[in-house]
Amino acid sequence: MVTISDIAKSLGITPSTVSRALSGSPRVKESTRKAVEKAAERMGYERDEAASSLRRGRAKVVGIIVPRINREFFSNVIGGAESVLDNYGYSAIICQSHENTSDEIKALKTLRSNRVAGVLISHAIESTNGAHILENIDQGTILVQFDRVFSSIPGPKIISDNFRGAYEGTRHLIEQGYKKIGIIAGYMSSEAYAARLAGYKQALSDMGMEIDDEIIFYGSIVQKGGYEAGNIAIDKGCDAIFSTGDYTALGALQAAKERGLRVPEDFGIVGTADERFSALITPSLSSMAQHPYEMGRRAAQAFITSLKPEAKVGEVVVPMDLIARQSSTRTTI
Amino acid sequence: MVTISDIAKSLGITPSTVSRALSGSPRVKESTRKAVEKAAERMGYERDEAASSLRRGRAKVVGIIVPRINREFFSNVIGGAESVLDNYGYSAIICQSHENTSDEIKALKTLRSNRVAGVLISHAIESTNGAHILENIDQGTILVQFDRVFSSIPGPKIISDNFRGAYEGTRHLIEQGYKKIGIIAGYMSSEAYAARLAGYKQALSDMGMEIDDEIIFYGSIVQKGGYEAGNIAIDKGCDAIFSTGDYTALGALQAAKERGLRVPEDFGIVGTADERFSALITPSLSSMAQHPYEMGRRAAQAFITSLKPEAKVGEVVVPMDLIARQSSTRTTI
DNA sequence: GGATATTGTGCAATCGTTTGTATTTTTGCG
DNA sequence: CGCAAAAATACAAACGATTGCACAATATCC
Repeated sequence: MVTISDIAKSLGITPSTVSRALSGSPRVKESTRKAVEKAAERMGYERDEAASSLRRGRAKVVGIIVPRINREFFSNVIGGAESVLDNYGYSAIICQSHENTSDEIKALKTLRSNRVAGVLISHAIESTNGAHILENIDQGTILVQFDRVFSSIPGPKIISDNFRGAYEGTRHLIEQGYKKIGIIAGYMSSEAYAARLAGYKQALSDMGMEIDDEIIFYGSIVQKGGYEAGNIAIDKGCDAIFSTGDYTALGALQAAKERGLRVPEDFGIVGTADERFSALITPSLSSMAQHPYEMGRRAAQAFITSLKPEAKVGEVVVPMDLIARQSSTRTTI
Repeated sequence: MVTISDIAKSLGITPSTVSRALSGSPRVKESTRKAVEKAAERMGYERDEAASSLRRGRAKVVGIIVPRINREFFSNVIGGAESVLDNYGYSAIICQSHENTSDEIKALKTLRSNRVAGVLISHAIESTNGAHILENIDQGTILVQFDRVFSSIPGPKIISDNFRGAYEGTRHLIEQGYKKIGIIAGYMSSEAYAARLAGYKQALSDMGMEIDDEIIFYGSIVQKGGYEAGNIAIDKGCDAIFSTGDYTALGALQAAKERGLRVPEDFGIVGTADERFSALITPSLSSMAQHPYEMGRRAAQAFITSLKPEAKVGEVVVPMDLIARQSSTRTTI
């Protein structure tokens, strides 16, 4: 492995100058910088990140903590984040919380041990507040929250426009003529889900419709939960459902089909997140698209920006767009 | 940040003993080890990975290079690998090649710069041989290949039983009574795809059917390519297609539907990889399931095993299972 | 032209952990 | 009890890059 000392020797200068030249310090002459760069190139020099991290106290690495990596949404966020981090010479260590707080803490400890410069996190659904986050991250580390955030934790937050998204999705159902619209709402400990429920309610009341607590389904955010909620919704006389997730929407769709309801004629469905399968199933599922790749880019960008102590990023809101497909589009009515 | 020196001081011993105690060296007395562990716990010690990496010349990190992280298959491999690495105190740095060689090289350089202990890689489709891999990885780094491997590169390889899988998938179609079965074969520069084509051919010839080069479709492994291949296959009189990927199978399904063919009655389809959407679309898509999570676990396990210089892992073959769904199941014939 | 800025380099310490070798302590045994 | 062997610990030198401070070289000004 070639080191800066090797380069220094070959040029008859000292390691300090080489280091400064390579890191673009204004304290070296243009000509020496060129010479150093050429020598580094020629000799195949690659910075030893471990040594660099040790000396600087920070690694050129950011940790990304997500509930699960194999979720379309999160893997795209990661992809987006990496595309930005790459340009700035940062690597990413990916950690999964598997939706539970203890794994989240474990991940934070690993990252702290690695002296990461920043952490991008979307909270585990089990975490109801951010206390454990603040305890397990040290002062200098930049914390960026995305998607599932706690407003009690300061710092940049990249979120979807959950309120607006749910509002639009619900309004769309109303405009399609559905009369009794339930919602699969998720967990209220999550601000994202709470905002969606609020948007749903606002849409109903703006359009002069009644809000009925009986057809608000809290809890499970997986397909099975959606299936159960869908069945109850149908029992209660709903003719449509807005769901805060596509898996739950899929469950509701399954319930509707089993009960012999035609979708969208008899029963309308709009989900959230625009999972890959949503466009592919029959009937295709309408969904409020988030923009995970873009959110990842924004999160990484927020980290980069925050590296300068003066510049502070606040909340970045990424829009949600209605992708109207078959499950909610009554062509003739 | 508390260091081993702090612990040493508080116990009236030296850092070297603390280091050895914490790393489980047999050279420290049981009682001191206990004392050190307790002090470390009490003082909230966490090893500085950067310092450790620098001194040892190796980081407790493995790099995972995949074409794309947002592919169901790869994100599950990563999940599996992490589940194992975690138990051994290793972290993972994830890199994407975006299917091209230059990004693959870039990733290798980043990883080398980070002195990773190992690299788990599934090659970019653009890479037709492993020369650039060997050039950009240093001697001591353990290289484990999975899924898309080059047999020219020595070391552990975790692969699906591609030959057998394609063989079974094809045989299934034959047994369902399809008479002219095409194949969407992918790129022959990939050994995985080549093996699948071979399995397909073997199945045909074992079952006394003719192999027709006209209905072997090379190239594109995305939906559009499948769509085009599907159309040509139909033109050529095929009544079924075996596809080496689910996205291409989806394209073929789309083509069949557009041409007014009923699936599976008039046209049978079996894909490969069992993507999430495959079970959800209509008709549901039969597919040769790989076991990505398991492959990830095996790859990580191979790395761990290879840490001991004596133990060498060779080739690990993970079976592929036929998931027969609607697209290939003629209930009445 | 000489004193003072300005710019470019060198010196040397440091980050925290690991590990080969030296030294001390303990143990076992005649 | 004394001595050798074994066990436990201490010492000190790395690993490679960074950076505050000192110093040298050059430019600038009156």
